[in-house]
Amino acid sequence: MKYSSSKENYIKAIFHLQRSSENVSTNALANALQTKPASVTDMLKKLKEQKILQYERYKGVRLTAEGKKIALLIIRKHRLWEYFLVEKLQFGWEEVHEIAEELEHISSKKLIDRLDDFLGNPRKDPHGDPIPDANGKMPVLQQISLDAIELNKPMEITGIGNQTPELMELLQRTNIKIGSKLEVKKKFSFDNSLEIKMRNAAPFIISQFLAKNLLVNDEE
Amino acid sequence: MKYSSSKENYIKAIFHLQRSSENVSTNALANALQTKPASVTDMLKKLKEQKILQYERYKGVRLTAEGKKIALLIIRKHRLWEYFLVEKLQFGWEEVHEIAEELEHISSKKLIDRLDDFLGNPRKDPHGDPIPDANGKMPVLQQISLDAIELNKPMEITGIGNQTPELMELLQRTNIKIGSKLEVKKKFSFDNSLEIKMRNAAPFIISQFLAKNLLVNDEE
DNA sequence: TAAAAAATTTAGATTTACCTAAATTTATTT
DNA sequence: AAATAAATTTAGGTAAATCTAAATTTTTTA
Repeated sequence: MKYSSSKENYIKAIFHLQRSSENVSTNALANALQTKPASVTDMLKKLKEQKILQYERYKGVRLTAEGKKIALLIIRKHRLWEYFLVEKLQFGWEEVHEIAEELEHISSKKLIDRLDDFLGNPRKDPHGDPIPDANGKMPVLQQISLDAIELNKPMEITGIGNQTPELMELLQRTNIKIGSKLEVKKKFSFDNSLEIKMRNAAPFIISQFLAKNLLVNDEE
Repeated sequence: MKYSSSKENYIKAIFHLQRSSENVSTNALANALQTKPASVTDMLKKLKEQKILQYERYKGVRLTAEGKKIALLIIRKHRLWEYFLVEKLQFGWEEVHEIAEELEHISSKKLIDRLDDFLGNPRKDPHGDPIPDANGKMPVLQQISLDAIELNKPMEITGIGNQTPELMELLQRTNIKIGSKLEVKKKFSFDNSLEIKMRNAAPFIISQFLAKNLLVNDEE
């Protein structure tokens, strides 16, 4: 089966939004897809027909096993193309997302599997996100503490070490949470504190102690 | 400006059909695009609005300078992607056309220029067709006689040597014409005749004398 | 818990790119 | 040149993916 780019975008958006176990709401989807809630409702009915998701009026939506499989293939394509653009065509990692949004809808499975081999079967895309394999399995990346990573490499917060209320209070204040994308810009040798840059926010400094309690994905 | 994949396909088809100086007919386009003449008429009106082509009812159509520029960019993309698929991803040259039909609609100009550099600025695609450069200039490939080429390399007939009626008569019979795609499968040392395979046709044999009068593009 | 607010759905349109069938224009034959 | 055939266009529709405005359902709040 083949799906329109529009349908693929819905499937992908639902996949990303349904992490938190609850059903995905019509409004959340409309927002993620930059469209109107009424349009979302229309499309959900069609995707339900195709058994790609479970949907009940007013109850939100959730992908079926089939839907997840499709989502993972699209994500695989997106991330492999991003890797190609950065590693082979010298693009900066900030500029590849938009192009990959188009490339992810190219249908050939053979193409993407060949591309995967050509690239040496990378596990992570340039943003640090894991790349699903040809069977749709998403590798679980090793977590290491933010304290130990290289400068200027984009990373995603994937875990919090010592989940005390005190730590949570500080995280709240700094607005760091699971899924936050950030880079370490500098290490200050005076107290080993780190300068952090999160997307759409001014850089700020965190202590080494906090950094040790923030886990990011890494590997190799 | 950006055009839908459908519009791009019309532009490309017109470009390929208008070689022979006459206007391109609605029927020829419908046939090339596997659609109905009525649909073609609809689309031609829209493309005329956008100054991409000159069109008068019942008189056929011809690209404007702007239209040709767009066509050459699409052809550039198509052929560079084909080259990539064959040279980097180990596809056979017969299987890349379909995939390139999708890839040619990816919009990023920067992407295609980077890809061009990555591939080493090739002049010909895997089928032997010339690749337009970043300015839309199509290189004129050197013509050499069919007698002199390697076995099993796809070539296109780009010229006829000695245009006598006698030669033309023979070409008519063998169905070889400018634009024909073919491969030389074998050379027979007995009389230096060649076994030729054209797409969608049974292989046949031509004399060395005929082969010397058929020009194909080559280079490198 | 009833009223107000927010979220969601339905109803009815719009645009793009198609289609079929009928009408019109151009080309070809007798 | 009139008649026939072929090519092309027009008229009227359809499906996909949107939209706005109005109606409905759910959630929140006073």
